[in-house]
Amino acid sequence: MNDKDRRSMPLFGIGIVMKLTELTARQIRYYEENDLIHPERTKGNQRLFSFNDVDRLLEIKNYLDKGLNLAGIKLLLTDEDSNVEKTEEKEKALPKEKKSVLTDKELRAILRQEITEANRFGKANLRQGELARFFVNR
Amino acid sequence: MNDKDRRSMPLFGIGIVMKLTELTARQIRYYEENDLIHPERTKGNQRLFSFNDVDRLLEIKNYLDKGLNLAGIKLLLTDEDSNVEKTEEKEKALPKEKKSVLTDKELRAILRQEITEANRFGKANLRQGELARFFVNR
DNA sequence: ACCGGATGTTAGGAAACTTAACATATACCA
DNA sequence: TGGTATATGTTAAGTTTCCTAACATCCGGT
Repeated sequence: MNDKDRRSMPLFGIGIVMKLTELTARQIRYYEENDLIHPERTKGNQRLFSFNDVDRLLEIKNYLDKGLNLAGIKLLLTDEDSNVEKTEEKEKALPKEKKSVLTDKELRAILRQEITEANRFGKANLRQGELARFFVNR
Repeated sequence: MNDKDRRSMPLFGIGIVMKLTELTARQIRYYEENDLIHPERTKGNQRLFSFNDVDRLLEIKNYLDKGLNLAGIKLLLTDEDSNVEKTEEKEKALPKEKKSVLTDKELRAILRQEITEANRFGKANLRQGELARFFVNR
């Protein structure tokens, strides 16, 4: 089993994730509803989160603090560390007509720029992989 | 927060621990009943296990496979990585009259010897800190 | 002034967990 | 051989945690 597997292994119940991220259950579920995270489920349909999921939630929280909305964050969070099936869902969520002016790529670039900007003033923020850094010796 | 804290942080419900250790809930609870582990509890009294707890359970399982009984394992598992209050409980569990022939130290040495012996024939076994090695980059 | 996005709150039900009691298998010992 | 202790299984009844769905609220932008 490699590192990637370990980090995507479903381990945590929502209660623990609430404490780790300081998000409410409502928030966590809402982010899932908006395809920002995709935790596993137990046989009985209860959410089970991986390290990656928790990291991702911390990122989301971080970006929200900076004033981004979920749509922007969704674009920003690339799929490299998520389990989402590539383009399919994304196309559904953002039909062509709505984003005709900018391509995905362009928008993403702009957003990244904004965040970089914001970072200059931002408080001491959590960064990507914070949870991992929390638990993993490096 | 240091490594020790991380490893003793209560994170896992019993369901996940069952999968991670391949022990039944009954077994896990029985080991707790016998003071081999001391998981935290939620407000609502449900068990929450740390990395250390899970590691310890894997050790217990390992020793059981080698034919040791819980009393022996309890002696063997030193307190360095547990949360037990030092001598107190131990004295209660093994009153002087019962172990008059051997001191704790001697018994522990003998047991260690036995385990070392057993190891020569043992199958590929989990070792101490296995779970940590599982999740932590080293 | 309204609307949509994000979150809070509540209700009803299902899943997961709790302790306690009793059952079973196995090993050891008189 | 029967008795006893250890380790684990099984079951029951109760509690906690989580689920979805609906509706409420707050707030920033138009």
